[in-house]
Amino acid sequence: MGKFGLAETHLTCGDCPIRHRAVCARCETEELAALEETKYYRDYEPGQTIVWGGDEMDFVASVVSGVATLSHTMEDGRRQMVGLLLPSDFLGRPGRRLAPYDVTAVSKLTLCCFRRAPFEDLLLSTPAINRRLLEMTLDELDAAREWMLILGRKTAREKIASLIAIVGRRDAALHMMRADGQVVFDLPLTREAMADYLGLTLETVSRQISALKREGVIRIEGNRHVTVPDFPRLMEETGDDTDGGLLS
Amino acid sequence: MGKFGLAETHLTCGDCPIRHRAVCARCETEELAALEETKYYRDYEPGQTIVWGGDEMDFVASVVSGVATLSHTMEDGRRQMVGLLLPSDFLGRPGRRLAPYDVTAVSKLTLCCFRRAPFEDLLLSTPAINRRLLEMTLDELDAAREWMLILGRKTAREKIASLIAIVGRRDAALHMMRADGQVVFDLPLTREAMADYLGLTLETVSRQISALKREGVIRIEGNRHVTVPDFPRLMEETGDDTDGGLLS
DNA sequence: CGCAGAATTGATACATCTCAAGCTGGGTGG
DNA sequence: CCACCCAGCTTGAGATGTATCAATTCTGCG
Repeated sequence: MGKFGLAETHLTCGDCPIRHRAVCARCETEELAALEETKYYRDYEPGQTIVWGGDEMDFVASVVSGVATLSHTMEDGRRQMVGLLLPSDFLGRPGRRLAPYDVTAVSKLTLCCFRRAPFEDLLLSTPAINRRLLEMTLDELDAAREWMLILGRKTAREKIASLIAIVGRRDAALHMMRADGQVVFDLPLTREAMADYLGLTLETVSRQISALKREGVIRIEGNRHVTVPDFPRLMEETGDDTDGGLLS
Repeated sequence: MGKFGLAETHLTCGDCPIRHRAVCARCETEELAALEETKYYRDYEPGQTIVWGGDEMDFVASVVSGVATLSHTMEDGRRQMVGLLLPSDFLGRPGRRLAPYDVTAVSKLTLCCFRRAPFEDLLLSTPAINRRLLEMTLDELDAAREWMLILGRKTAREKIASLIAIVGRRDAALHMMRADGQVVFDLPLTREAMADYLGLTLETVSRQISALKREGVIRIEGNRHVTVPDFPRLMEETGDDTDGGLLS
């Protein structure tokens, strides 16, 4: 794949890496064909803004690969991340033209896009898409509510532990954990982005990560590469019920 | 209506006060008839718990009247409200048996309930319900994200101002504001519930309300009855963009 | 009237923010 | 090939907003 990424290739839905988890997951072959017709790919570079809050957005999309964020910015510059979009997540809201948040690529990112109007027609005529989108939205709402607990009631240390656990758990589900029970993965976010996620300053994020490292709860190589030698130990630091464990 | 409220009466969907805004809003007469058959009413007293987080919940429901809250409780007692259910809001998630949060009535409350299984069948066979539920869930997600900004980045004073503005705006839309431009309404929550909503302690809530009162931003009679003499002034205190104003 | 829950107010402690100074690693140009 | 540079990160010291602990004082209601 060249420097322009997927936008240059023509991936068919059958070969799509997010085929079974995205908004199209429940589609039959003929429904898929209708999507196939209108879809197109777009690539973004790390740091690139996809839309500014308040701007018009003429498409909706699925994240094929990479990571994007949704964030609110107040007039005086305070920023709060309100969504983290990973592969298979859906971007945009049917029936709304104006984006309510800034959407930013935090890594190389590929979107599978649909122009708004055709997608809204499909949504009306294809219950499979409607149902899947409802399911995904309910999942997002659950995640947002979990996040609200983190923002409103957890200490800085618990916030950091929670974020690392969330990212680590997701990665463990995909890449399989190592035989010795360690969980190893890369943080997709800078310290500043983590601060925006958790409602902290980047200095506090840095201090808490250092503390967890000092106490052996995590190990870090470079700035992003994390090893969790004992996941249940990390879970204790999140303040959550300890039960669920790695695969809850 | 006697001491037992609506559960004692038999309201037909045609007369229902939330007919045009609840999950059933888009239903045609024959679809409504199917709902009518399975629905039943339940009443709760202020302070009563409807379900505990983790418990089985064998029904879903619409709020007909009154106010309920969803809240997370941590092992050590810290609590964060993650949802505020007002008339026409939907309670429960199709496809999930276990309630993820505590659901509590904060006023006299009447629910229009459906047993889980029949409702899930209806959801599959009735696109109108599916579409309406998607729309409502997307609205809730928007509200949750607004709330995340409040929790993560606003000061105690801005949090209080935001909460009063949210409640006041909703009430103004219903009961019509007074001719002189004042907005008058009752807070549906105790100081403690406001604290749980905003991620504060009840003492801080009380202090900030006192400060806004002292400075003439709001007036209060009794503990609940609020008058906002100058709504734009209140909006300034929320930290949000001032534009939207009362009817944004 | 009197009581219990709800709210206010005060004094102090502490977690996190703010401001400021250095560090580190990867990339670039001389 | 090395010196420099810069974004991202770490660490420190002090300021500050909110929590905590502890009395009172209201308010609604039986």
